[in-house]
Amino acid sequence: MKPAITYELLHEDKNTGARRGVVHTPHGDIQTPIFMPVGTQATVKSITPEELKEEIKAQIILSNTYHLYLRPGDKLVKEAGGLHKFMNWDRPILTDCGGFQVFSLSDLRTISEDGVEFKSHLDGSKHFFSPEKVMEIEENLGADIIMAFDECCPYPSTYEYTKQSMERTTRWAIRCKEAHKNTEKQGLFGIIQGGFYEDLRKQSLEDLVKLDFPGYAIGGISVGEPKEEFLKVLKYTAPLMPKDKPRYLMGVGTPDYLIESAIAGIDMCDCVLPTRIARNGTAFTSKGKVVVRNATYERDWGPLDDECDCYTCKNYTRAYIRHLVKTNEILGVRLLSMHNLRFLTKLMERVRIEIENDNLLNFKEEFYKKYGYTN
RNA sequence: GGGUCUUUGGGUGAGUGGUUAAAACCGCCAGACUGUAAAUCUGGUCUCUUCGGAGUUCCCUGGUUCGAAUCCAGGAGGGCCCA
Repeated sequence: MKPAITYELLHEDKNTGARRGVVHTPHGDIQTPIFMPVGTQATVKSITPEELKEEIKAQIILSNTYHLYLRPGDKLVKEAGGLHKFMNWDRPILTDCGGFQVFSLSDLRTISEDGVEFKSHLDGSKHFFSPEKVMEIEENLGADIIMAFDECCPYPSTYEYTKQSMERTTRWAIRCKEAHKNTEKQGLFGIIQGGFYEDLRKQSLEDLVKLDFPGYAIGGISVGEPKEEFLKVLKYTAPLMPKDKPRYLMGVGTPDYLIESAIAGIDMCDCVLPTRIARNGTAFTSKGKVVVRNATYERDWGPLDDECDCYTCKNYTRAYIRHLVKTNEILGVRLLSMHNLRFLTKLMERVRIEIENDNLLNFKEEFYKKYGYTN
């Protein structure tokens, strides 16, 4: 029986750990390294699936177990024919497991060996997520790639806490694997934890690799740590991940983090940042972040980014977008979201080419210089 | 012409003798945002400042008081009623 998710390595960059590959899924292939837009509530906020495909050129998107379980309910999504049909997206989908909500809703939950009790952020009602429950929900949602239930530790956390949390996450991963039945249509990824401790990361990775998941993720970074800390964990963890499986770094990120991740040998990243900062009036550009809401762009008749090929940059000025943002018009949100998403998918298209040409390191230098990153 | 009510910072609008440079909201100016409790959140928004403070404010003028945006008198603008 063919597994739902397989990885094909096409080329390795000669100067870095970067890999150019393809992830095969039941809803088609994704070219890696890739940036995956986040659509928490079965929608990438303000963007239609058609725009995601045609303008943004997204190959896969994320959605979220916790949020869809609460609303509209995973059973309803199943009744609709699954997430793909429900939201009219026929390309691959990855569902996150709710482990990030264990982190971000920390005031509203309690963790035990068996699972996590949440008080809904919507109405205060109590809900219990066990690894088995999460698998049931994710099977009902029907994404191509589903994530094992984990705990994402805050930064900083003590060694002791991180260790026992990581070990519990591994035990939960075992239970997820046992509970996951729909292995022909869904690939279950294990999530490496261990915080900012090298030996814990290694331990987590080793234990999960023994379980032979079709893919592995690094979780628990990009949680507010300084960049050096992020890079350290990335650099000692990613190279140890299996070469024949997709490697997913959760919650990243900014353009520099995406490039660093690719260099470290990561295949997949996701982040809410492009759509969130769009809603807050900011654009990624090849010359750095532009807070287009600011007064200095009041009479800026140029595009957000003169090197960008997106719908927004082809048609609208900074001055107009600033006006839309200032007047709280929804088109402003949409135009900025389209641009930011396209900026990152295009960045990764370029990263793929540079890997093929063994030139990623030079590209990074060039990109950093123009963007204004110091490192 | 008479009576009556009213006038606060860019706007709306609290405040009726003393921690009031003056609530709140809006606007404006910035900052943050990384597996989305986020079209959100935080800070600033009279003037000057060596960031410790200093100075000048609540339509205008004069007064009462130790002390006034707050009380009194007159004036100016606005609303309503009567002629």
